[in-house]
Amino acid sequence: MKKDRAATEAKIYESFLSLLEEKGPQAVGINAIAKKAGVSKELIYRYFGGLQGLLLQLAKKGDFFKTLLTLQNNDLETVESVKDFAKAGTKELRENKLTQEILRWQLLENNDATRDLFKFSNQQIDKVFSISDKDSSLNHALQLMIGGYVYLTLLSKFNKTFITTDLTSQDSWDNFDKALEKTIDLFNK
Amino acid sequence: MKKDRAATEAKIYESFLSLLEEKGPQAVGINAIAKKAGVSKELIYRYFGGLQGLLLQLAKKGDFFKTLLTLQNNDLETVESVKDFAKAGTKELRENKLTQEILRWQLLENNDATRDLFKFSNQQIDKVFSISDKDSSLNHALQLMIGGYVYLTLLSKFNKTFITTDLTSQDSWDNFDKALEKTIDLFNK
DNA sequence: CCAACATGTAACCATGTGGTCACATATATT
DNA sequence: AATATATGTGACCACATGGTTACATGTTGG
Repeated sequence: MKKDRAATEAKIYESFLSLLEEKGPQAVGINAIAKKAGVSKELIYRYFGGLQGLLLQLAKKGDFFKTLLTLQNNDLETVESVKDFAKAGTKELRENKLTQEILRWQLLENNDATRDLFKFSNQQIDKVFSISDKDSSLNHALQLMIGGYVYLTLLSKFNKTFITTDLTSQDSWDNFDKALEKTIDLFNK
Repeated sequence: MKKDRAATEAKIYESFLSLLEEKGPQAVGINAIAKKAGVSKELIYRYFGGLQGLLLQLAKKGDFFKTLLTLQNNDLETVESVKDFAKAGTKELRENKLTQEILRWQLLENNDATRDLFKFSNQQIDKVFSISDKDSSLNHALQLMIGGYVYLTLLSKFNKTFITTDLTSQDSWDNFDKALEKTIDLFNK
């Protein structure tokens, strides 16, 4: 039998990630991870310090909004740049399943095991989305709409519709993007 | 020992509700309900048909947005009535813990047991929120903001802040209400 | 009154969970 | 080569889960 710690650590971590991405926070457990990795669960405790350590690893390695951090350097002073930023944000959110599941997780619990992960991912979010302090009402409107985007994205995993809107259609998401743009425009007039 | 089926059924149902309200969907299980009701779990199967039956009961009895259904009869043609409606909606959502936990539940799973409950509660939501088809972009903007309100309400159970906003402060929620109102105004100009 | 039935309980089952253990085997050090 | 250490495994533990069973006891109708 071959022995390669680095390889098994990678197997464990990858299994953990894919389990979280595919089946969500509820499915993430020591037994499930070990089984998926094809490895004894004892190793998860030894190499990572249990689930808590695995979450900490994710917090450190996690690239939750990396595509946005590149845009972050832009001015965000002009209306157009804010709109571009919003569009990039919704795109990133819709495509990054890992981020989605972490956001879902935050709606379920907040304990010792998850605290570090949430703290870190929230720092990322804060860094990215702390914008336009001038107009407070636009700020709150944008936060509501960002939150709405998160909500609808998470909801779309299990629901085909929200009120009258078909969540499976790309058109719907384009319309949400347009509504977001239009709101930004209206607040800047 | 006294025997009173109606009373024990009530005990079971009430325990189920309070468990859901206080600890959320994850905590709702046959064992926990029976323990809280101080009753043998066999009776839950006999009288309700298990957890599934309990959820069905909730779907039938549930008053998810009853305070809004009274407003529903209003015109919703004037800008002011839409704003009143929105304000009543956010208030209802923030106060009704049961509704909150059902909405949270919809972000976690959708199976045979929950299907009926979700179907019914969504019908309620649709009935209440299917408004203003004329302006599609306002419609989508409102849906985003409603979704955002739901998201932030659910999040506030475990998180004290969202980006720069303090979710424990009444002021913040007032500001969200104002942002919502202002958005409605701007779209109607 | 006593038989039939409704109501209620506790034990039990298989399964799954997180967590620990003693042990085996491969790799590295002396 | 012999020994020490790193890596890996499977059994085991206590506990919790949903679900079923056999049985006991209260209530009711003939």
